[in-house]
Amino acid sequence: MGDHQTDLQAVKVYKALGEPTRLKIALLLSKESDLCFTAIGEKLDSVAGSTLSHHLKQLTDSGLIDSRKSGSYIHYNVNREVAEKFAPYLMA
Amino acid sequence: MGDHQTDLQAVKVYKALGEPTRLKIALLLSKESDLCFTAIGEKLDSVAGSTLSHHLKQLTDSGLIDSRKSGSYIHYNVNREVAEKFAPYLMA
DNA sequence: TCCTCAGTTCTAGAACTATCGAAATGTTGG
DNA sequence: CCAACATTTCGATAGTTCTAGAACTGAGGA
Repeated sequence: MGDHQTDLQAVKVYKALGEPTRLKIALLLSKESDLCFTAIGEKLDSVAGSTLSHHLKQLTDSGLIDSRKSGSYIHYNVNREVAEKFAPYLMA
Repeated sequence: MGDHQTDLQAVKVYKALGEPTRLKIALLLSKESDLCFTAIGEKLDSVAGSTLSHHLKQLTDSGLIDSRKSGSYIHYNVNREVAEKFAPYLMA
């Protein structure tokens, strides 16, 4: 079996991707860089801000998505290294 | 965005892998072929048969794991095509 | 300072999931 | 046919997750 720590991250990444809204967010970010919170929300069908925040937290906690604060916005991006390792499907 | 049907399968596969016991089962099967129900159960730490059955169903429903009946046993294997597509990490 | 906008946290209900034990189903060997 | 074994289904329960709204924090602009 692989490294235990790595398997723990794999579970987190896969759990994050195993929900339709979050997979959609990850796919959006794989195609367009640096989207911010509001921009992501606008591309989804009616998701409350609190719900979006919750989803983005799971994605960033898993390491699959990075966030970067710039002014009063937070920009999100797929972490390519993590994506390539666990779910290159995202980058296809 | 990719094909919608494909994204639906992606969610299923990732949801299946986003649970520690099921990831472990998938990793076991990626290293040893044709394990049957009982053999898998023995390699896990105390999981009731009914629970194992439930996990295997999710893995097979996603398409990630194939099952083949032989006599009174059911043998399980990773579907390499699906694994390569969505989670090549399993085969690493 | 005050207002607005971006994003988070809290709370809570509804829906879903993991888990087990017991009962059921199906298959093989005697 | 019967006993034994492999696997599934059922029913219940504890815990988790999704979701939203309301309240909150923090930054920037007027």
